[in-house]
Amino acid sequence: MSMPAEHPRHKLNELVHSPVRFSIMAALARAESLDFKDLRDAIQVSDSVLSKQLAILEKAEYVKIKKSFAGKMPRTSASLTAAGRAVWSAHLQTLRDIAGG
Amino acid sequence: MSMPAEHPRHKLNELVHSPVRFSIMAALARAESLDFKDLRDAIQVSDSVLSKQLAILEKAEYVKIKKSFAGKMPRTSASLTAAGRAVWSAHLQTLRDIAGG
DNA sequence: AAAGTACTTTCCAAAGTGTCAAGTACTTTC
DNA sequence: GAAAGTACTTGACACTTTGGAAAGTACTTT
Repeated sequence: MSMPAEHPRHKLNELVHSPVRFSIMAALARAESLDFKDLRDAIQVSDSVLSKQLAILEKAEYVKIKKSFAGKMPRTSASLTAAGRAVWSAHLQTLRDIAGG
Repeated sequence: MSMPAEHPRHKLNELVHSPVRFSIMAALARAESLDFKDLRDAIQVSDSVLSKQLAILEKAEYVKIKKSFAGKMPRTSASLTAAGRAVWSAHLQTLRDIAGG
């Protein structure tokens, strides 16, 4: 009567799984918010890659982008949304489920 | 004087990181060896996907493929090599390093 | 006026992934 | 013994993703 259990692999969130985005999510998960430059330097990617990947996460509503000014210079900062934190925890749990403990 | 520490993201093994191969490695990490069909059913992929991904892991020498017979029917089984186990542990550690704990 | 800051966007080219169909080499069934 | 099935493997394709390089935007600073 029971369906074969679905392998946890199917629950991996591919938006979160890619190395760069995984690193972005991880960095944001521990900080309230991070500036573009700090994030870029922390995970060591180019401006264009960070900008693009952040846009993908923003569109998915996992990340909130806030634009402001530091004096007269523009400043972009990113933070996880509640949905982003939920997805992040679930993704880590799925990885543990697959890895088996 | 100190170089900025390299982000652990750079140590992710892309051969191991893809969802299907990650699942294969995980499954093999807990079993001494698994038959093609059992592996296919466990991670729920098509024959062709499993065959190809296994070939990639075999070429990298992370997996050993053994062909034998079950009665008169061919049987293919896979197991991790020592290198495969080492790479698997290192990859999990890298994920933890990125996720931070 | 020229150069720099802080990103964003566009234009590629390369690589990865899966599906589907066909191929291989036997074995089993009708 | 011809047809169908088993156990994979391989090849042809279509698609998606990803990153680099370069140009663009909108100001600010020198």
